[in-house]
Amino acid sequence: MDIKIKDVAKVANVSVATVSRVLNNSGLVTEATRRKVQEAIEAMNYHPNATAKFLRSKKTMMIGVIVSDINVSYYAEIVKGIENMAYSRDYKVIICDAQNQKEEELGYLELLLNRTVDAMILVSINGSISDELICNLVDKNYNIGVVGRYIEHPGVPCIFTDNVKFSMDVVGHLIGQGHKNIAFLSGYPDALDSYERLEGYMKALRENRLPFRQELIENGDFNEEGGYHAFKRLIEKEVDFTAVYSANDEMALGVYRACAEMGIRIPEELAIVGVDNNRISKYISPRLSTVNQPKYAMGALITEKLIDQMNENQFKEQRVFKVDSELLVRESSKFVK
Amino acid sequence: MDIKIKDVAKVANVSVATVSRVLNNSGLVTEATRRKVQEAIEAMNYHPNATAKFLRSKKTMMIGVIVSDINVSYYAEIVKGIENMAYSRDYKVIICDAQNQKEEELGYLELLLNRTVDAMILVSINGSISDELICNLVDKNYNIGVVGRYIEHPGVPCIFTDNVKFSMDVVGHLIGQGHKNIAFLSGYPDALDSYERLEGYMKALRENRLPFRQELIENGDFNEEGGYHAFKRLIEKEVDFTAVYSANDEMALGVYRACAEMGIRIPEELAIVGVDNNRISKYISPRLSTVNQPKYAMGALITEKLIDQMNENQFKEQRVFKVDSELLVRESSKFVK
DNA sequence: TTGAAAGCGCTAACAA
DNA sequence: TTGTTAGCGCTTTCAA
Repeated sequence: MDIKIKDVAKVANVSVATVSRVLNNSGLVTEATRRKVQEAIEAMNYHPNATAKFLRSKKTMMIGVIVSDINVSYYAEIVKGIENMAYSRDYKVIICDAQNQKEEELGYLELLLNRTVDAMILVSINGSISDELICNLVDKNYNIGVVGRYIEHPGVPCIFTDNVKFSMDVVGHLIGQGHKNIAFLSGYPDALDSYERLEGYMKALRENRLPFRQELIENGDFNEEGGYHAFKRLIEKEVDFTAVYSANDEMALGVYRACAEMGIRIPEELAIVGVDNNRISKYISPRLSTVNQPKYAMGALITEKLIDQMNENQFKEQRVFKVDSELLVRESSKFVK
Repeated sequence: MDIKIKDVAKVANVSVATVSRVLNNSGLVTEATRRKVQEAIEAMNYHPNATAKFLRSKKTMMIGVIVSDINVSYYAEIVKGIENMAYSRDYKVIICDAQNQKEEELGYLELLLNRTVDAMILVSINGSISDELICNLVDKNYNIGVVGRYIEHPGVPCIFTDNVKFSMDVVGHLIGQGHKNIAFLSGYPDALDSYERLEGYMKALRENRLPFRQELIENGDFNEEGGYHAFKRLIEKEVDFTAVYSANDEMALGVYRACAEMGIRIPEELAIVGVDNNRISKYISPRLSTVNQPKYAMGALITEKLIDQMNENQFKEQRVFKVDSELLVRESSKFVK
């Protein structure tokens, strides 16, 4: 019932090979033939069957993106960069949202293994998919790129921000505002971002000769709710602190909520800085100081490199990208006399 | 180099047909054979080539979603409902984000025509893809579902909210708060949602015997920026009004910004109600009154119906779903004596 | 319950 | 420049 390349060939009075050549702009076709074929294609409203093309050409022009939670605006923004670059290069994107279920992350790799997608990008995926597995797959010619993680393999494009550096900026800024007791609200303790941000926090304290106090650290989950509870636990410990560095803006939102409930004034009684430049951060009151990471650009860059590498069919010399982020000081951490 | 079904068959000492049966749980295989095959599959780390399966089975288990702008949280939420339902039914989803380029919307239909996807869902897509085209495609057995639109064809599952009804609720609420001059900020004038919300606005005025004044209507674009400018134009006209019904929350955000700049106090000098229950609406100050639409559920429902219809291979008797929305009254429109 | 074999619709190697 | 034809790796019909 569907129209096939054979039907078009018959009508245009040429071979299927010629029709295929026209479809794929492979040159080697006289203008007259091309026109004749093109007319038949249009007259018959022919649409080449993509699945046949996939099988034969061994390419689907699709890229998968595994992300732990697409609701997190930080990830969503990266994915947007991936999508736009992919589409501009004629690739489609399948988003594999694990919705915070680690087991799902591994399962989505099947799309790569079974050739549904030509490549897979892992966005801040840790733990569930080991470095070893990634290296193995790349050795078997599967194409993989990672965001927010470093893989020791020349065939894996990697991109991440310098968590340590901007965390030092954040804590340095807070110290500059006169704060001496600064709490740190971590994300999932096993996330690389959490770990590195903590590292930057400690490093800044050290450089400023301030003591590191374990009791000022609490773990959250990168979500509003987790930030709320982590902050509450901090309060219950009755330790002194005048500022909070929250590992992301979402958790800072939870801190705002807790402060509102407890009547703690921001920034007069408590200064807060988050990370991500979440859109909400500039709509809340007071506006939240945060760190702007080039999320979109990171997604676009990793995708570009991965596609280039696939098409050139050899590893790129530059495959590791460490990008800088910018501290945005807003009212939540400004000195108030 | 890849392992194929034939290789597995050889190792398991059965035919490829039997391996295929095991892979697809098609029964008719003795437990002993099944185990033998399963073991070979695992031992060889075999992953069936999906593209071959697509071609042969004439299904890709993928659904496309055309959305005019995934950045709009309203659409993103619907898409999330689609994705979850799709994944729970073993379908993958390809998001086709037109990024506000109408021409793109049409182009994405190609994925349906060339069999990359088994079905396509149109989320609030108007204009670019005509009713007639949709009907034509469905007549040719392509599977299409629509959100936020009604198609006169028994084969097209449709879901939308009752814009007129909740708009009447909004305007009725404002009138109940004592407002007599209520401005309406529309979205794109050609969007069905804009039109119907305006209709509800007018109907509520009529029911309450208030005059309809054309000068109180301004068109925006459903974005913050558009809302800002639409509101500015309203102000410049120097007409009296004490309340604004904004066709969505994004535009209301623009109104907030304009009010902040001009020193207009909300809700004392101006009451505002939006639509969408955008996450930001409860973080801004004062919290924005809005309308909560069951976006996620709508996405999930249309997907479920579409998949069911595909699998049952016949049109469903119930295919049109009109769902209700709920007015959330918050501080931005509460009476202040 | 299992196997042999046709063929899904296309691309690409080879021949003309 | 064009045509012929062999598969791509799988599912499924038919026969055993």
